[in-house]
Amino acid sequence: MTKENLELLTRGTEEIIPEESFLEQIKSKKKLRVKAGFDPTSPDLHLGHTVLLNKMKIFQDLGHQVIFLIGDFTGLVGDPSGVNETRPVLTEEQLSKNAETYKEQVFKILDPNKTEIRFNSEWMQEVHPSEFIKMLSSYTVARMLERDDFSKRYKSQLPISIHEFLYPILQGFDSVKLEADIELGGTDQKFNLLLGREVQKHYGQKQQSILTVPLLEGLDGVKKMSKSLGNYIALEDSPDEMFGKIMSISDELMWRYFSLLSFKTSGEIDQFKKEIKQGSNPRDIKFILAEEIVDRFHNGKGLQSKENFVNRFQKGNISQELEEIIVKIDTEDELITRILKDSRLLNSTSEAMRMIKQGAVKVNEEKVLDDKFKIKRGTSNLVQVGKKKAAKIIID
RNA sequence: GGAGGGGUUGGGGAGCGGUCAAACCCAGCAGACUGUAAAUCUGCCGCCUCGUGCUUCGAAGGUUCGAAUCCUUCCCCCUCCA
Repeated sequence: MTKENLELLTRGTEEIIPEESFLEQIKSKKKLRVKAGFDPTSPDLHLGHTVLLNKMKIFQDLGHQVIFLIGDFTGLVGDPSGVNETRPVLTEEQLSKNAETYKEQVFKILDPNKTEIRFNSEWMQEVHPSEFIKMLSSYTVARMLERDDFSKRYKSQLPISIHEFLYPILQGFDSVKLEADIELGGTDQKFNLLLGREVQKHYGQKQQSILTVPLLEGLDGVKKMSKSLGNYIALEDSPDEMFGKIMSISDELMWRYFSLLSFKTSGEIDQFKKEIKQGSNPRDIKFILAEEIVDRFHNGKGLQSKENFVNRFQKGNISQELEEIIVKIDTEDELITRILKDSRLLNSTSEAMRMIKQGAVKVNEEKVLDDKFKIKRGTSNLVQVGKKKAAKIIID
């Protein structure tokens, strides 16, 4: 283990507990079992997840065994971390579908041949009730209530379901079954990860070290990136969409993204900061970030997306590579309001009416102000709504 | 088991027989401005065949010329006491 490699592993981490045993493990040159769990509650992975995935990748590249654990069983329980209310329980059907989607996406980062993918239903389904009781006896109610989320809810007399107490213990049991040496997770997982150590101890197993990574803030720059808050950039987002979303973050947040998502060295990042101080436009620095990230998830499409972005927003032009939407009509021509709805550019005719009233709709570069405006069948039209939505609509 | 409180348009939260498609805040969207954004200002923010149109206020019935508002039953949630 070289010094550089150790730096690679620890860079950008929030906490390593306990540090000594982690260092020992790394020095032992043993192939470590590195676990990270994912709740298949939302089907899309987003950039927030990649902070952790990147870290997993580093372990993987250094020859350790990375285990991508899909918590399909614990998903039925619902992680209470960071929420102030009981989470809705998902159906098994939803869970398995989400799990599949997850699988496809993680290999954008991890090496499929070197990754062990596991589902915790594999062993959880089989647990005998007596075994289950033994598992639960590894921790106490009092200690469970020490946990921030719970104690807050308890004090303010909000409900805590019994099953929520189970979640961290079950997660710990996963570590037992997988014989994890190290578990990775976001800072919000700290309690759960630590509890894993207790459960392992209870089972007479060597305790895992834990390593937490910071949570990435979402587009708003305040709350953590999450699907349910809608402030996320999904790995499945189209290149242009991804580029646009990154460009929409505040200048402040850009630095956070640089440090957590970019592979630029800290020296390079400092250089960027210097350039801005000397008068460079922050926007141009943000281009670099956006381009790098789009490149990573969409094989080299970064530059193209940048050009589209510049064309669209700076020059007011629309890129040539527009989505083509075919709208079928029965008559010789059709109302623009109906076309906007049928093309799914907008959700309803009412919304279309509003947009027209507000002067947001353009057809072939011409602003449309008449809601009775019609488009002829057999034509291909550039239709724009606001600055962000545009498509080539073919009327057939 | 007992006593009370409550379910309103994406979220929060008013309304408590007509003036309610429903105050207000947040989020969102559009326009202006700009360095993409943010901030700010303006407007929008259920649906449609855009009209003194249609469907909404947990669900189903009922009272009434008229109900989110009153009554009945049901479903769900919360608090306190046990």
